[in-house]
Amino acid sequence: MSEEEVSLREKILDISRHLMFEEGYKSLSMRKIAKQADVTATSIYLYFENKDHLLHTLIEESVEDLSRFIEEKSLPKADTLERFKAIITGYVEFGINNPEKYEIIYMVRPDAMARYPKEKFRKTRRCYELLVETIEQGVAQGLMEVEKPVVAAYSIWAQLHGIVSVVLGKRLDSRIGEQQFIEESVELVIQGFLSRATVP
Amino acid sequence: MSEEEVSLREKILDISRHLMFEEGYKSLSMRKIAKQADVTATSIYLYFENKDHLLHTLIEESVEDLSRFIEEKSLPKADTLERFKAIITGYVEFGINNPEKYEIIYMVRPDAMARYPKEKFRKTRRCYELLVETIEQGVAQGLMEVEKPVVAAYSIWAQLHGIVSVVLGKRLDSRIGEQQFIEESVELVIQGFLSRATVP
DNA sequence: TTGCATTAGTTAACACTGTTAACCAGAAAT
DNA sequence: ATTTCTGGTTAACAGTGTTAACTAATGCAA
Repeated sequence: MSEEEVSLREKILDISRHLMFEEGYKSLSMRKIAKQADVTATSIYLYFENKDHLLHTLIEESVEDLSRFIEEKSLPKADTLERFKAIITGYVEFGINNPEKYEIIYMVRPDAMARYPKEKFRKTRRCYELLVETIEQGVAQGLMEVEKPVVAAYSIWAQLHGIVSVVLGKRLDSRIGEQQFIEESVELVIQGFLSRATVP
Repeated sequence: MSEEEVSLREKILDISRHLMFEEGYKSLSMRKIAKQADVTATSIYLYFENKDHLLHTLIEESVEDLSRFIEEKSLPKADTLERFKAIITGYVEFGINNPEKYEIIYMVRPDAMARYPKEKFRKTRRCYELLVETIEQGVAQGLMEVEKPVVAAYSIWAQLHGIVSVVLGKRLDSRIGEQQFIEESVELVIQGFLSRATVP
């Protein structure tokens, strides 16, 4: 077998992600994936325990990519405030530019997540933990004043998720331009937090 | 048939909502609903066009309840700032106290929503529109200073949704107490917005 | 070189899903 | 008295996730 040929496992993942995004979870079937991969449905079970596990790895992959992207964007920033902003803009940037991967993270609801191993679920929060740490640093350096960094981080994260998902879901009010909405909204999040938490 | 007996249609809706919440979307089946209602699966199709439509009415009902609750809590407030706060606390209060209904609104993803009629989708935003109007009133009265009330409202709404869904999904960090998280987090949203938008 | 184990896939089957077409008993209306 | 409507049923279809049993090919040890 030529090494340049992509492994079937990878092929299945790509097809699944695409199919998932294109036609939604409900119409995603093992047989449909198999057909596109030019293989029998049962072959998928050689690489994935079941449909749920296939989705879990899909999620895991996306979360990994998201976390790495944010880390690469923010960790180089030495200044705490700069890093704080980098995390926020990085999160939104990734979501907007990687709809397939971003939607996968939030598309599958607790149904399929039911037995999602807690070990792997921790990973989901890696980029979130980064935000907590950064805020804590800001507090330690006397830049910010916030009682519960964990709470603040959760709130910010929720707000960002709202922004991204509204845009991706094309639920934006027709009165609002997409690009304008993103920029102003992110600015609102950042300034909204800083104006409250910044020590003058 | 005795009139005190609840209509089959209502019975189906109740069972569906409960089953949906209890076992998730994936394991919700027409036959399972039918069995609990002591009826054949096909009977459901006398009241609902298909499974999607059944879910749509379920969503519609919940959205209606949410909107009405918020209106009842906020409209009596004459003061704009008080109304603003009432909408926010009302939203969270409803979510926390009506997990079944709240989760239904956000549980079903675009998959099943695909052909959700836009007409009805408008209703989804009734309580959101109320927030926009209130902010616009605040601006008109010189209480607030915000360029795009629509954008601000969306951001706030996203933030609130994050708070509620984190609590309901029991994804709260073990370090945080539930009640404390809700109170502080809501306060953060309100103050975060006001400290930025309030005209001194 | 033979024999064995592993790998990567197949076919056939099971139990379950949403949905439909055809039917049927009783009530209401003409 | 007969038609029509209401509220349900039974039987069937195509499609689903998943499993057990099988095959063909490869790699390795004797």
